[in-house]
Amino acid sequence: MSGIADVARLAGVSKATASRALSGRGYVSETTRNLVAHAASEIGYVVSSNASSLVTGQTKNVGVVVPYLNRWFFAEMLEGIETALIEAGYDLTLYRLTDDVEQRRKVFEYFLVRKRVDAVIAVSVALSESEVTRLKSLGKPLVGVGGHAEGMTTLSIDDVAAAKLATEHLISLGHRRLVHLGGHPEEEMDFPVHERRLAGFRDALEEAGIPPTGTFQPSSFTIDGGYRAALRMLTDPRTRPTAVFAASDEIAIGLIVAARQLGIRVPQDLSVVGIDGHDLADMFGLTTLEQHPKRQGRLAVDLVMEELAAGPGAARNRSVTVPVDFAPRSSTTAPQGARP
Amino acid sequence: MSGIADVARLAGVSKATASRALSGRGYVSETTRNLVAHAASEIGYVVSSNASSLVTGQTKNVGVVVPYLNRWFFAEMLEGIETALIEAGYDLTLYRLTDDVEQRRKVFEYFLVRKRVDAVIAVSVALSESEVTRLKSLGKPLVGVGGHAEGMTTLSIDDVAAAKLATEHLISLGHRRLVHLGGHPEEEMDFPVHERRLAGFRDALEEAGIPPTGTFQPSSFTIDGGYRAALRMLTDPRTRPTAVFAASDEIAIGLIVAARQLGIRVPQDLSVVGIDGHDLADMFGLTTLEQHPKRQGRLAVDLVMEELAAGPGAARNRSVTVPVDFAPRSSTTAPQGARP
DNA sequence: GCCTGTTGTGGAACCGGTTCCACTACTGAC
DNA sequence: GTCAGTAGTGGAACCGGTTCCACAACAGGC
Repeated sequence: MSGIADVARLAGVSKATASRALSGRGYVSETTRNLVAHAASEIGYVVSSNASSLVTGQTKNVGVVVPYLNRWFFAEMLEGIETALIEAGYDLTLYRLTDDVEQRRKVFEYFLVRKRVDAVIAVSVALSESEVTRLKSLGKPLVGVGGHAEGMTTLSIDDVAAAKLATEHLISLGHRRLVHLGGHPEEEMDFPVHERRLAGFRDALEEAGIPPTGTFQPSSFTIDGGYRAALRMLTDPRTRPTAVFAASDEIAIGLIVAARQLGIRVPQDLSVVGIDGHDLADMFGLTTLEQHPKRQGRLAVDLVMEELAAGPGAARNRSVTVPVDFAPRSSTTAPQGARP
Repeated sequence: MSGIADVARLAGVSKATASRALSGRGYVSETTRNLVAHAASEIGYVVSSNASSLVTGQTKNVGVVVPYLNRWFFAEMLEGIETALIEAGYDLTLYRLTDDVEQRRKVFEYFLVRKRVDAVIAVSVALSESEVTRLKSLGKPLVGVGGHAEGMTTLSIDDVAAAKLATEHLISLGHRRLVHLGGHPEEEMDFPVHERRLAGFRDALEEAGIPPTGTFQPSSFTIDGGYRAALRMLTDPRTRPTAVFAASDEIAIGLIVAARQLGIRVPQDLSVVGIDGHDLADMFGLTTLEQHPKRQGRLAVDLVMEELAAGPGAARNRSVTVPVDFAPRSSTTAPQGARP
């Protein structure tokens, strides 16, 4: 395995000059630069990022913490982050954070802190206060996506407003019997998105003067979860709503599949609106609010790069809100009998 | 940021002893070990993995190359790999390999080679010969999952046999008008899985004496792809098959959704079998062959660890085949009219 | 009592780069 | 002609650990 000393020897210059020539820093004559570059490619030289990181203190590596990999939102987000990081010349080290306390502690204490990452992007993970301070104490940028944790830069949609908007869409169509199919506030890693979307839903109900009792049904944030929750909810025709606001498109899709299976027509018998902008929304004709997670991922990387460039002195508690796009499709319409 | 020298000073020992005490290598008395451990936790010391890697030559980091993140198979696989690597004390650096030649070259030349990873796991990426040799020339273990590339250790199911098995299941039920909905052999990053599953399908047809003409329909490897391909295929009732072997569960699910939408009953009017063992297979009653990608991911890590333990001298061209499990559900039955 | 082997510790070299500093050569301004 | 400033280069220190080697102390075998 050849090192920079070999390159220097072959080019007939010192290690210092070889280093400058290859990294582009400092004064090097055009001739020498070419000489060194040629020598390097001759022996297939590549820098040891370890040695380089050791002295510069930069690892050119960003840690990304994610709770799930097999859900649309997270996969898209990760893809956006990965693409942007590669473009910026950074590596991506992936950690999946479960709710296993021991594994979680291990990831934090053992991995993230080991001076191996320049920054951390946490996707939809509710970090504990001690976890945040631990990370911040290293002086490394910490950007959260999808959660408004205190004391760190965050990037997300306005969940309350989005939920309210979706609900208002249903109400404006004439619906009065609404249900929100969403994550249980105290389950699923106590992630605050659940309660925010519920809050936005309740806000809209309240403003329309609709009583909130019996309007919430818990569901796991997956297609299968939405399907099972829908089967439970739709079997009794007397309590069946005319419209459902699903907390995610995956829930909404599961609901639509269940409804079709039960012979309930969407949208004639049941209007459905979701949040996400899932790839499959079009296929199911799902009206939704697109939140472009891929784009959010790129944006999160931008924020990281800004903080990295600003150096350790800068203020780091921005809170960026990204807009959602309303994408009306065929899954929502006025309730039966409300039309003349 | 405190270093091992600070720990040594605080504990009143030399750097060498502090290093031995913390790493557990070499002779250290019980007393000294405790002393050092205490000093380290006192000042919140964590090793610099850069410095450590620099001298040991080990990065405790594995590069994982994946073509997609938002497809079930890859997400599951990645999850299995991630879990196993964390357990083994390794980091996971993620690279998504698109078919953009430039980005691909960049990932290989610039990232993977930079002495930053101890090994590489390539998931379903058809590596070019030069890419394989480039990687192998570094003396690092290279394990491929889902593809039988030459000159490297690979892990996968027997695609030909699995496809044949699925098709035979349909034939044994009495079906004679079969279609294979699968990836186009010359598309989608020319991944060899496509042609293998097609080959297995054709083998089964041939053994049953069924002519193969008009039995293949190309489809993208997604739910949406299966849906669109199904709409094309199912609209003409005269050419409509009585059974479909889909190359993946996602294709199969898209097909089932399309069929339901067109009023074609599954399985009465159309039997469907897939390959994968997708989370949603149960929800759609899909008969399939489970290939447990999560388990495959763990296995791939095991192989990497074995090669890492064996050292650079060992032979590295094993080819491990993992079994599939037949999971019969309600999407397959005998064709209408074939029963008495 | 001597020799060998094991345990325990410290000094110093080393991993492979980057960067500070010293030094030379040359240019242009006064 | 002198002086300041810039371009270009090399020597050596340094990043933060690990490990080789030397050395001391002490055990047990003969």
